Amino acid sequence: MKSLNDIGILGLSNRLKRLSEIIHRQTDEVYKTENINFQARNVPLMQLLNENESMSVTQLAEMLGQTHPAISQMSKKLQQADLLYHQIDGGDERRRMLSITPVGFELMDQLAPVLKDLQIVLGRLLALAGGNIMDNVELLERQLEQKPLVERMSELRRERMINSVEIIHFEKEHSKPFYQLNRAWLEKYFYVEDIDHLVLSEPFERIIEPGGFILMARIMDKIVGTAALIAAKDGQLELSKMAVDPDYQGLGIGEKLVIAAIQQYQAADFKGLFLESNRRLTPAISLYDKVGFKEQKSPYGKSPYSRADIFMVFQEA
Amino acid sequence: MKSLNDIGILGLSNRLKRLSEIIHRQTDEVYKTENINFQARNVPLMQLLNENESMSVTQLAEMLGQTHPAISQMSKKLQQADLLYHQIDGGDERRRMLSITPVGFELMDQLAPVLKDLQIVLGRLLALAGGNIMDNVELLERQLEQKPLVERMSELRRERMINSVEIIHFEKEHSKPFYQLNRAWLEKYFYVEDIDHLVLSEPFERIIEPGGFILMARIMDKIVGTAALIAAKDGQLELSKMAVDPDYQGLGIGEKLVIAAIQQYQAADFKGLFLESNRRLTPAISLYDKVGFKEQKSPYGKSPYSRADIFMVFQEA
DNA sequence: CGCGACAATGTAATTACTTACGTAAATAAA
DNA sequence: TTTATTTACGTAAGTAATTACATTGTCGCG
Repeated sequence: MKSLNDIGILGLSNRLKRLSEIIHRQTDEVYKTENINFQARNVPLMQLLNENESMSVTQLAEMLGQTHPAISQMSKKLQQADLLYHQIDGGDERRRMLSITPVGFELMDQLAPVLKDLQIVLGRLLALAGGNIMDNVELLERQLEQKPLVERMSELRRERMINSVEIIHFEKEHSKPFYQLNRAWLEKYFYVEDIDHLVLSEPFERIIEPGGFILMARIMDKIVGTAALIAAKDGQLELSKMAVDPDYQGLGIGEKLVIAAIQQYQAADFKGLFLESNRRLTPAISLYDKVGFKEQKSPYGKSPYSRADIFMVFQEA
Repeated sequence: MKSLNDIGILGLSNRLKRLSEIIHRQTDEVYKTENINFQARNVPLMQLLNENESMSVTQLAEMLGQTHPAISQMSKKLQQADLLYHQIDGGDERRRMLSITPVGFELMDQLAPVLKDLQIVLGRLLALAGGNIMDNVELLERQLEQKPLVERMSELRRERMINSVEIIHFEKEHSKPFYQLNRAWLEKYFYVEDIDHLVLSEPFERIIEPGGFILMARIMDKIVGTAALIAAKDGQLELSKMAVDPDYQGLGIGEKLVIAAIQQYQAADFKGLFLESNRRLTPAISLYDKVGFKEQKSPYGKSPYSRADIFMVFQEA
């Protein structure tokens, strides 16, 4: 048989089932050689009832980690074999409280030493195997219940995307995505003003030629975000034209763009960095705050953009 | 849900199956979100065929650790879905060599990145769990295949029996088992001589009173073996009346008796220890040899027992 | 070269679960 | 108090495996 490591983790599931079946078959075999007419799969149920006197179907199902029909069917057979009986619960007439019959107790007594020995034998085997299969199985169950594979997969993708975000400088061929991303952003939150259209349609002429910068965020050849640094009066730079593709929001692309912009500002020879935004855009404002922009009264008076209602200045840490 | 450690190892099997089902269900879910119409349980088969081009049903069954009908039924469905096709093997017309169709390869290509990601996600989970579930599962499978539980159980019993063998001194109530064990032994290998009957029916008078000893092997209140030290001429002791219940042979009871007899001899004040036996009884002879008895020419001449054809003397190590 | 043992498959029946669904009791809400 | 929702359970149907058995081909041996 091929090794599990060769088949890959994906074969694990099949092999777990197989191992389960091997153990079942072999313990059944053990009971048979002891002349005990009983099946391994019923043991945990009987043990629980042996400890707890009487339990309902759903209680048992929950404790054993099986569905209630499974317990229902099992208990039906065990009742036919006269090993269990049930009574309707006085307080709740839906519940069938299952208990062990005298015959059942007799069987359990007969079984007890065998179970004890099996426990020892299997315990030794597990110790040989490193000791923690049980813990591992349990941990896996719990982890998968807590956060299913689908979710873990999308987390992996997200992580991979975040890692593959590149911040690059504007090139001629970025004109179209630059326009589209910013226009979409404006239309979503405000409306496109005349000055927007002017700047957005001629980014090179309006931003870069006057001494500014444009940064683009790229994920695998796809442009997913923009930021611009526009040269303003008095050797100041204005951070503006921040836009991220809605499909790629929540990946921290905005933050990467702002940080890259700040680095660009620091590398170049300017006296200050500011931005104008709108208080409604709380996630953006808190991002700006986080990276070092603090609110101030605008020294320029009213902004040319009617949507601007907050003025922030970058303060070196 | 109850913890596996509470349910005991016997619940392991049920829980392994459950874990297997959880993983299956969740990987199926992943494929579904990727719009891939495929079931997790078929993946290992497809992967094997992807690597190996074409394989027969039994080859696949053997490699995947499943029965051939399982593969047969699986492949039937996969052929209906146009993912596999088969050709009769040229050399052996019984064999159906299975291969992947173009449609199947397309699916595998589509699946490849998802599988890779799943591998990563599951790999992380397993690392979290301690890292060696796969090894553990494999080790358990192998161990159980090599030596099934039934066998391990009887080994445990045997071990326990060996540990519970007690060597005690003869008491009045041991007269009957002493007689029966020795008589059965004689009848099995030789025949009962007159002198045997005399000594066996009056052990106290014939062995202990003249200054000898009788040791009994007891397992949980059951007498299962005997050995006697009979005072002989010249301050010599003779080891004799060695018998072990056939139901308890192979547990090293004979060895325990001999060793206890030697210790008894050393503790008392005698000048030598010898025995007479028969060369046919090779296991006994080799045991005597092992504990320090070496063959010598008998100084007494012919033994009163007609069965005796070897004389051995104990030599201090 | 036939002939018995063995091997490669398929099919049927069985099994131990599952999901889906229905019913009745209990509980919460209006 | 009526009504809607939830809970406990059973039954039916489906599924993925298994064992048991049948069929056909291969191979070694007298």
